[in-house]
Amino acid sequence: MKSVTEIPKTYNPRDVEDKWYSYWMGKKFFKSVPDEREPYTIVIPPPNVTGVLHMGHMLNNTIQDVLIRRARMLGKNACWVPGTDHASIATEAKVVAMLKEKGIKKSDLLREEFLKYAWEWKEKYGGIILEQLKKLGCSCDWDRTRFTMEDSLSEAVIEVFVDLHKKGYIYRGHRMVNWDPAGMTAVSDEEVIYKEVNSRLFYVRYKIEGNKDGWITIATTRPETILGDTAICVHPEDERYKHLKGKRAIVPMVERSVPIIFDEYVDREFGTGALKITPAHDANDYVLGNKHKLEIIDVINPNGTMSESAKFYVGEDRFIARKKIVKALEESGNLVKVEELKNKVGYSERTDAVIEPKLSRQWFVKMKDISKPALDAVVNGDVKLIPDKFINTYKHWMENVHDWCISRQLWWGQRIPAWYDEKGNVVVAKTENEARQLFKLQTPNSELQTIRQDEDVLDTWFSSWLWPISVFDGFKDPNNADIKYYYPTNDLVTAPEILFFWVARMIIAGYEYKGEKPFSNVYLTGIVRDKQGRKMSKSLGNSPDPIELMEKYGADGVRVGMLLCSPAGNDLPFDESYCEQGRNFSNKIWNAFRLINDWTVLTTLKGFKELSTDNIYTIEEKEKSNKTVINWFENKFNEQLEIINDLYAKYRISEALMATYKLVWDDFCSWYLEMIKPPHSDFGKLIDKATYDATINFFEKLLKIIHPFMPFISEELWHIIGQRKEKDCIMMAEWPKTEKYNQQTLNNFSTIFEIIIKVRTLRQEKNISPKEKLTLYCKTLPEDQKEINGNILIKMCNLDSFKYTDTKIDNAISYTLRSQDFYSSEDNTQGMIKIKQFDFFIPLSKNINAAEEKEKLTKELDYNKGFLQSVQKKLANERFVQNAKPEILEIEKKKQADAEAKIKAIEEQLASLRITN
RNA sequence: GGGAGCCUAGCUCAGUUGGUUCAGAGCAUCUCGUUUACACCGAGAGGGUCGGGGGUUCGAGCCCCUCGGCUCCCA
Repeated sequence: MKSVTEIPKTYNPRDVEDKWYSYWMGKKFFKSVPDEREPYTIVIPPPNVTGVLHMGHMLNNTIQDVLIRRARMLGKNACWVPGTDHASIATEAKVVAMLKEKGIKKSDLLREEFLKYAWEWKEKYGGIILEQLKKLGCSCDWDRTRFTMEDSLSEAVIEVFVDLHKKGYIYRGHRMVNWDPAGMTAVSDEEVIYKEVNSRLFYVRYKIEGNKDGWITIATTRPETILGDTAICVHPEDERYKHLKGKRAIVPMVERSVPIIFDEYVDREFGTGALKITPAHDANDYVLGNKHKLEIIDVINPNGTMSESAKFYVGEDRFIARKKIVKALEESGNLVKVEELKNKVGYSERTDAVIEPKLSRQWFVKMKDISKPALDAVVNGDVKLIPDKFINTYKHWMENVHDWCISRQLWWGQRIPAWYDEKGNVVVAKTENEARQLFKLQTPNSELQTIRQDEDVLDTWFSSWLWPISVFDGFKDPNNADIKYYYPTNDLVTAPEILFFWVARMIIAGYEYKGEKPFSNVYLTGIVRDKQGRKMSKSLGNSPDPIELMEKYGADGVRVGMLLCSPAGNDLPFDESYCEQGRNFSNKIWNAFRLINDWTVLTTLKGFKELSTDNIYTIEEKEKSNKTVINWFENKFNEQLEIINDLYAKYRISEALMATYKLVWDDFCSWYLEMIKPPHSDFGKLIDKATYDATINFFEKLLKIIHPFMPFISEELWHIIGQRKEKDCIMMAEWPKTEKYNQQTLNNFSTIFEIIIKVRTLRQEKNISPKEKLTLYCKTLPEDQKEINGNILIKMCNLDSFKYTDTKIDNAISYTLRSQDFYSSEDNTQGMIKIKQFDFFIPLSKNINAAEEKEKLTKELDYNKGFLQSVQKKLANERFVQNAKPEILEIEKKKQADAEAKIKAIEEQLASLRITN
């Protein structure tokens, strides 16, 4: 070991982290191959290739690494599969932007050319995030890294599409998309920017069919869509329109007869309470159209001009057509009035064109039947959601599940395996050849014709829902050793925002393709927010750079910082100060090591007293009191280990961390080390071998339970405190076993700690220097005296001596302690409860302030009297005595006896004050 | 508009089927302390009508009703 002077006073993570990460990698510690051990498996939620590490990843992956590292130490075959997904929308946007900078337009490229650029981009940037995870210490089996668009995973996607189509789960249908007429493409909801604009609300009257003077007036902001109207809708309880039941109206200009329908969807307060319905050009109208089986007339071309079906202004831009229609309506007298209106209009993020809701043909997965096992699995607890408050949300979503639109009008992704012939007939097949054969089967006599593949690609989630199976090649090779061994996986750690997009669908795929759940537990993390509660995002620029954070506080410090503020499922307002706390904890551990490291072990106990400059106690006493302390910490450790294990079992990770933190900082550093710490002497800090060995043993055990949270510092210290063999690393060490602990021992020490704290408080209150030695007298029953370890009190309270007394000590500060021991009724025949009482006296060199003391005691007396009263009242209440459980009753009786004893003691103290003054 | 959830100390959160001295933890704050492993530290202390109101009960932070505030999901 190095001497303390050679070891820096503060822990320096930078020297340590990269060293150990490459050491672990070199020794292949992260690698997992199936064997006879129990597997413990996590598949990473694949970060998207466009991403760089953000705080959400930090949180998410820290939790996964904690779980996987602990599982490894518990002797399981731990396997954490890393990888990325191809994120079709985001990546395509990135690539388009990159090309634009080079002066290349996507529309000038062939699909294959574009994809070549996209793959180049992916190869260059797609792995950044995984490299960053290594900095964080993530112990993934990197040899297993997968990518959702690599060949074998893409094959799985196509296979599943074909299979689901065969089973009748996949169909083509219509869907309202956000159409960008300038870009001539559909854009996702995320790419639509809603702006508040000044519009006009036009009131237009429609003639009631078969009624010469009957009119109904509707209000619309988009008069050009009148040409596509296929109904008028009013609220069923609207008195104004009740007489129109079963009637029809005539759409102006096109003179089309349309039904007047009744639906509660209509807002009676808006406009006239009568709504025109254009299913082809409004998402809500489309829903109503479906519900009431209305005709759909598409009056706008993809480029934003009026279509043939509009009949009027064909080929003219929709906004020009709007002006002309308004004029025509005005001239025909059908425009009743015009109002100014502020409303929100969607604009394309890319072209700033007004988004046109447009019906288009898309591919869908029928969800109702296929999702049934996935609903049941969560409801009956086969798949656990943590925290379980998400079960309700999940259930609600699954019970009202909508069909899943899986086609995307993009190039980056798996191209939909559907082929069309010249007549527009469609077949679904893995390859073009198979498609041709299918066409042949359909129409055996027809000539060989040109067929073309669907232009669209599949939703990225249609890849990632297969992730827990496909990463183990479960489609390509369903009986391979990996899938058999690792599936179903154990835990999934992800954000609640993708519970439906991803988690639910993985469960569905799991049951559909493996007949089994993909994982047993889903740990849902919170969303990392800034102090103002805003979600951290690149565009807001409110997120700290994780890499910089790790450089500042160490990966261990940041890991601890993330976990300190992250109870499951709750959002966490992140603040750097949490990382600071994590760093401070590293430093505390580091310095605990420095302390121990500086001790000199006495091989023989002989002469210990002579060598010591502190001659208060003899060698025998010192050894004896150390033994008690060692025994206490052993019990404390086992008590806390049990608690920590239990917290892990409940996935209360931040609480497990806090329990670990307090065990190390408070119990080990502040109590244990302070109690056994040897004094300075001319010959160094000398410690007996038994105490030293026990301390090293404790420290090693603590390092082990620290390791999942702080892998680097624990590994570093593991190697400094002992000579280790090449593969003897803490990350491969065994998690400490729980052993029985004695509650009595822990209680006895609680009493001792209470005494110590009382004396320290007294010094503070009375302004007595910590250096001034005091004498402490204790009045107690002789049989209880063995429970107080005088040597510990002498050391921890800085006493000149600790003495027992039979009588009160006058002119002394006094206080009373009752032991926490609780004697159950079995211990004594009458149901009486024994109170252990200790009275302490500390004579002071200066006179005590009687008045001050009296006031304090009186206050305490009043409190206790009040408390006693409330307890007595409870016990006098017959209904309480009758209804309360026996345990509760007994506790109340104990409280009563306790309070009575305390009151008596305080009264005695007050009396003695009166005598001495 | 439909659904879900939240409100406990300055901040972030625990608080198990209602019952121990139950109102807690960490951080922050305040006081004292440094030749002593660590000032990235030690010791001690203060701090809350459990969002407001009402109800059920012997007993409510916990159950019910109501009002207020916040958040998320779906439309």
